[in-house]
Amino acid sequence: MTSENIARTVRYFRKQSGITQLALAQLAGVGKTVVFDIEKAKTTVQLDSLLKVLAVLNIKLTLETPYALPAENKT
Amino acid sequence: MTSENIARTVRYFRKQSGITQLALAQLAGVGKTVVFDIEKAKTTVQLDSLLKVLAVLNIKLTLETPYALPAENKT
DNA sequence: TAATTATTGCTGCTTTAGCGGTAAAATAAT
DNA sequence: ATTATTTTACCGCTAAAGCAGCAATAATTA
Repeated sequence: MTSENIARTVRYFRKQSGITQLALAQLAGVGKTVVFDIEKAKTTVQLDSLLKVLAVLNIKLTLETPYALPAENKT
Repeated sequence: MTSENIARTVRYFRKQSGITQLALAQLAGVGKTVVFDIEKAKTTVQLDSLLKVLAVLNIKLTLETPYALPAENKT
């Protein structure tokens, strides 16, 4: 998963929900610059900000590894 | 996926690979503070830095949505 | 086509992430 | 128990992220 994928996904689902970048930013509690930067695939955004935006769009972030994660380390 | 999950996962696989925070930071090309912060579940790290660290540990980041993503928006 | 709305880009400003260095706890090894 | 290593914490500094506001361009809609 690259920042380009994230950018595309965010943009697509934002469009789907019919809201503007500004509206998404406000719903997420971040500045419009953040949404703009995410959709521009900028990697400088903070995890913080990204998670807020993803949450609004109902997008979950998952980690995938070639190895299993023991139960005690899981959620 | 929360920052706590990320923290746990990073720490677990770093330990698995038998390297220190400092070594991981150097391999990822970030400062030791970044690795420390990730494992401390700080959300202030930049996507940039997080992706570098995850890459070293062979951990992939994935987005999950309740809705399908059209082919033209995929990778 | 004209008018409205959305997106992108820029600018000045404030806050802060990231950095290396150092030092103290905590943990592991001998 | 002592030593060595690792982790955590703190420090000042620099570079840059994030912000709102405005302007300009692009895209929608009437």
